[in-house]
Amino acid sequence: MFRILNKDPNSRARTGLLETPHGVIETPAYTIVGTYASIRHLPPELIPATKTQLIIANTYHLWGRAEEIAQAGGLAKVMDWNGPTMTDSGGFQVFSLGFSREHGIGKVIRLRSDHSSETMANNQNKPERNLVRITDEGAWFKKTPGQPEVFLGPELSIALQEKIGADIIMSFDECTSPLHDYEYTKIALKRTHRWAKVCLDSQTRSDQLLYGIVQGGEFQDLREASAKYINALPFPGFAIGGSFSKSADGDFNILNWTISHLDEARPRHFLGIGKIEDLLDGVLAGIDTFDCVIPTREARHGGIWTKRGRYDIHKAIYSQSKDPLEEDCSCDACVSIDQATVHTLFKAKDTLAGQYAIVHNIFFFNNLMAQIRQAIKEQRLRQFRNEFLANSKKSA
RNA sequence: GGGCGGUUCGUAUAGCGGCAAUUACUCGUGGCUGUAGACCACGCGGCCUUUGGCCUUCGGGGGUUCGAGUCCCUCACCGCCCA
Repeated sequence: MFRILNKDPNSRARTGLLETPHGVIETPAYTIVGTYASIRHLPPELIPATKTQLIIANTYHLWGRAEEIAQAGGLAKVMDWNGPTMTDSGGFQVFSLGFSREHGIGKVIRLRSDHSSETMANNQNKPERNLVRITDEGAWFKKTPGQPEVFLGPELSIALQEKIGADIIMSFDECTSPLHDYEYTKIALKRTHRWAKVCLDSQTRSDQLLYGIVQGGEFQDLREASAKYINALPFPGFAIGGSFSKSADGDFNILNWTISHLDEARPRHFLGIGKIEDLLDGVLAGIDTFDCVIPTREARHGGIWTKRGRYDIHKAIYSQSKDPLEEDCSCDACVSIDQATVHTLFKAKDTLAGQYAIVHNIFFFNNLMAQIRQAIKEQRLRQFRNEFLANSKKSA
């Protein structure tokens, strides 16, 4: 199911083929997020031209539709996409609707170059109500105001994911952040590990790849222990999760601590990452697949990603521009429409605006991954990384 | 000719004696990393030693008042109605 094709002698980067019942994925690959079994603002017929290889949906959000999706033939069918799919377990919502919300902390925390521990509490997000209660068995969600809590744990998550029927599924985990202390992180990790086993034991289908998730916060010993533990279980693939920091020089310490302990022959997914630099660094560290809301969410918000940087198409300077969203881009949006038109559609709050932006952004990220694959084949990934970043930082 | 109504930040508005003055849009600047949102935050008269201070503003001119965007007189322009 996973075959490594090329290895970069100067890093852990590799190219490979990941086989699924719905098709083969060339790795490293980007996973496009379609939480509710649809990529927001993107009609299914426009997906193929975006070079998308894999789409991830979410168990938590599809909770109430799992049976219906099963009856209809599974996620890929329901999405009218019929390519490879993945589901997240709902584990991240334990964090995003809980601790993350309460403390206004996000997925990636930037550290300052002087190490002066930037503000993990530098969130401008005001604290909001924690909607999650965690127990050793799973998580209770206050899903609907005024309604009783609902329970999601490892057994149910797997049962739901089997109904939803994606090709790759995730074990149910508890995501912790750098704001959690060692003691709590250790307790949460223990839980995640136990849940990982429960997930394996709960699995009844043999045609889905269940990935085990590595946690451990920002504590090296916990991360290492987690990688070893998960590696020892018969998962066909791995995912690395958590809310964590990234140093000013671009290092994800958690990757350096964990990947060497993960079986080389099995695919590794980096959950919820990322931006251009993160992808390049992630691949160098040995990651095979990524997923992130950045291309789609920012597109809806007017953020256009290009090889020269990101810009906001809302700005008035684009109101008359006859240029495409990105010069020399061959995506469906860039060959058919100019910046002024997309700008105007955004100002008019026409959802078509988001559609053009999404087509472009998804194509951009998928295309970047294709270039990364090529660079690995040609053994010039590090050089490609440095050049690409130098160009993208010039100006936008 | 007569009678009303109006003239406030780019636009549209609020304001009925203590106001550098409401709201919306525009505009500007940030942000968004396993989707709790096609979103969020901040700024938008000028200057400064900026959790504050000073100056100049509400069509023009004059007046009343400690104090006027707010009240009075007058001029200009716009709108509606009656001749």
